[in-house]
Amino acid sequence: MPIIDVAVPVPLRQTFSYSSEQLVAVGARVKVPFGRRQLVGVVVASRAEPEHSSENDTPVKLKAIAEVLDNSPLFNTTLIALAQWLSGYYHHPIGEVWATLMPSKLRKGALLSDAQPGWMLSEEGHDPKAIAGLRGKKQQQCLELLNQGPLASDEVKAQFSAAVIKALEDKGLIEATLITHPPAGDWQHFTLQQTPPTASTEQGVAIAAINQQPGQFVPYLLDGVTGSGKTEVYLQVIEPVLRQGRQVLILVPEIGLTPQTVGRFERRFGIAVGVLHSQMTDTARLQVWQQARRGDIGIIIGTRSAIFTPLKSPGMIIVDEEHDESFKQQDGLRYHARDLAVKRAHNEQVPLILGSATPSLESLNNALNKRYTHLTLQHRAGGASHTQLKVLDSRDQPLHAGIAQGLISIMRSHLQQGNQVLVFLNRRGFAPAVLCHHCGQSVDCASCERPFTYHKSQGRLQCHHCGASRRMPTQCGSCHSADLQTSGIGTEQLEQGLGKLFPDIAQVRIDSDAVKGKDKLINRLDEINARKYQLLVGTQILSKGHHFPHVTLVVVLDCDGALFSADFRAAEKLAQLITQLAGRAGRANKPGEMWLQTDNPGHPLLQDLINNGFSHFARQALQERKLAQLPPLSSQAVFRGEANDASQVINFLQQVKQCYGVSADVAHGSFIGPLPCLIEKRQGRFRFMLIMQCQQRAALHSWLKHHLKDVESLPLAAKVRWSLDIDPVDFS
DNA sequence: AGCACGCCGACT
DNA sequence: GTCGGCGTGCTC
Repeated sequence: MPIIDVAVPVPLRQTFSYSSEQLVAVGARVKVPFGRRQLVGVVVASRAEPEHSSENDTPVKLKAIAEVLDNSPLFNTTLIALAQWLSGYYHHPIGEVWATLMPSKLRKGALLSDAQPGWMLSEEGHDPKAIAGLRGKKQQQCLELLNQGPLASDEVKAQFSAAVIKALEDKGLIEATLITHPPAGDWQHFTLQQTPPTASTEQGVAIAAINQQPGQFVPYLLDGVTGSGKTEVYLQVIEPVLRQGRQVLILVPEIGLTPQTVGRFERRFGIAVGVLHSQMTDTARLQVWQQARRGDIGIIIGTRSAIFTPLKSPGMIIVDEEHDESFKQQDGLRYHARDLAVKRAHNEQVPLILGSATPSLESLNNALNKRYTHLTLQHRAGGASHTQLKVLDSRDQPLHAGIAQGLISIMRSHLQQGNQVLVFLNRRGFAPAVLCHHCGQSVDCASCERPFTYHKSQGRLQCHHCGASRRMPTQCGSCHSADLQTSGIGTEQLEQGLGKLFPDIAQVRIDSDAVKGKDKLINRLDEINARKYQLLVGTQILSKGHHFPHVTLVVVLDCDGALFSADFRAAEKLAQLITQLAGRAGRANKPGEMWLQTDNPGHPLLQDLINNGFSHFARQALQERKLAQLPPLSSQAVFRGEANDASQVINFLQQVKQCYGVSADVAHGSFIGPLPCLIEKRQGRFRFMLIMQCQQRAALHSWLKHHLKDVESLPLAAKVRWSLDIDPVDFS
C-alpha cells in the first residue's frame, strides 16, 4: 500500500507517514488522524511501497489518511520548493510553514472548486411583473441585468451596491448560486486606458534596462527619490509583461495599500487588479488566490503574505518601498517578504524590482556589490525642488507644546502664506507618562512595568505595549499623593497646544487613534489635499506613501530618541523616516523646507543626512556596519524566550548558548547575551534574547542547524516560550 | 500546539 | 469520598 509523508500543522520539525489506498500527488492536501484529532496537512512525498527496513527495525504501524482534499496538487513545484526552502532557512517546522502559506479557508480544509459565488433570478424574479413592481431604479436595473443570465457576485458588486443586492434577495427575487465556468481572464488583450506620460531620461534608462532582460531572473534595485516617478517605471515595465500573458505580483507595505495605489494600475490598463491584504474576509482572499492560480487575473497587489500567492504564469515581481519593516513577519514563521521575493523570483526565473527612495542597507549593499542591478532616479518629476533639511537647536529655547520658540515663528510664516505645515511626532496619546509630583514614581502597567500613556480624550491610561487600559488614578500608587502630573508630549497634546498657538488655523491629527475607522484615513487624506486643513499633526502614518502637494514645511519633533538607541538600526530607521517625510513636501513648484528639532544639533548622523543626503548617509552607515561587523556585513539570528519567571528564561538562553558553545570558534561566530529585550516585560512575561552572529550566512545556518535538536531537547525548552528569528530587524 | 494521562489539594 | 490544579509526554 502506498505511503504518504504529510506535513502536519504542529510545531514539530518532522513529517508524518500515513498509508493510503492510492498515491496522492505531492502538494495536495489531505485530512489525517493525528493523536486524538483530525488535521489538514500537505503531502510532501508519496511512494508506492514501504522502504525495505532492516529486520531489527521495529515496524511502525501507520494510520491511514482520512480524506484526500485535492485531486491535483494545490501547489506547483515552485511553491513546494519555496516551502522547503522556508523551512530550512528559517529553521521552522515544515507543517507550520505550509499553514502560513495557505489562505485560512484552505488551512481549515475547504474544498476548492472552480465554481464561484454568483447571483441568479429566483422563480419569482423571472416574472416580468417583478421588475415593473419594483420602486428602486437600481433594483430594476440589477434585475434586468440578471435576466440575461446568472452572474458572478464580483461583477454584480461592481455595478450595484450591497444594499441593492440585499434588498432583492430579501424580496426573494434573486438567489445565490454557483457559477461553474468563470469567465477566462482576457486581461492580456487590454488597451491602454491612458497615454503614458513621456518618461524622463532617468526613467527611460531604468525602463529600458528592465525591458532588456525579460523572462529571466534579474534583480533590480530601483533607487529613486520620492517624486521621481517609480510607479511610472513599474507601470511601463509591466505593460510588455502583461501583453505576453504573464502575471505581475506587486508587494506593498501594510499602510501603503490604498485604493489610490490599486486605482493607478486599474486606470492605466483597464483590467481587474487582484488585491490581497489582512483586512479582507477569508472568502474574498481565497477568491483572489484562486483567480491568480488559475491565471484569471494579470496583476496581483498585496501586503506581506501576498508573496505566497500561486501564479499560473508569473512574469515579474515588484516590491515597492522595499525598506519597509512591515515586510517582516514578527511572529510564527518570521519570514521577510522582500527576501522571499528574491528567492521566488529566482525560482520562477522572472525579473524582480525592489523600489525605494530610502533603500534598506541590505538591498543597497547587494546593489553596490553588483548582485543587484542598481537603477537610480535622482530627479523629481516636473522639476520640483528638493526639500531643504535644517536642524533646529532646541537647547535653552522656550518650548510651547513641545515646539521651540524659533520653530513656531517659522511655522507662522508658512501658515500666513496659506501653505500647509506638517508636524511629525511619533508618539500618540496626550502624554507618554504620568508621574507623581511628590515621589517621582510613574504610573506603570502592571504586566509590562512600563509607564502608561495618558489619553486625555478618553480620560484613561493606555499601555502601548500590551494594549491594557485603566482609569486615570486619583492618587499615586506608592505615596498616595494626589499630585499626579503628565510628563512628555504626545500627538493629542501637541494638537491641543497648536490649537492655542494658532487658533485660527484648521488643524487635523492623523494617528492610529484618530483614524481608527475603515475609510477614515483615506477621507482625511483627501480632505488634506483639498486644503480643508492647514496644520497637520501626526505619527508614522503620515510618512508612508501619501503625498501632500501643499505642504511647504515639515517639522520633526522627536529625533533625539533614535540617536542614542540600543538598536543598531535606529539611525537607519530615523534617516529613512526623515527622508520619506521630506519627500512629502515641496511638490508642485513650491519649494519645501524641513526642520529637525533636536538637543543634539551636532550629531554626526544628522549632519551627514542634512549635508549629503540619504544615499551618502547610507553608504557611510554601511562602512560603519562593516567596521562593527553588523548586518548586512554579517548574519544574525536571535533566540528569544519569555516566561513568567525571569530566571528561567535566562537559564534557558544560557543553556542554548552552551549547546552551541563548543563549536563557536570554529564557525567564527559569536554570541551577545542573554540580555533583556528592548521591551523587557510584556503581558506579565519577562523577555530575553540571545543574539547569534556570524560573518558568513552559510556558517551561521549550518551552525544553527547542527545544534537545534539539542536546544529542543533541553528540559527548559518546554517551560519557556521560545522562538528563533533569522535576520532579525527588530529587537523589541 | 493540543490533548491526554496522572498524581496531590479544597470542596459537596 | 470527588473535582480540578497543571506537570509530563506523545502525536505517523
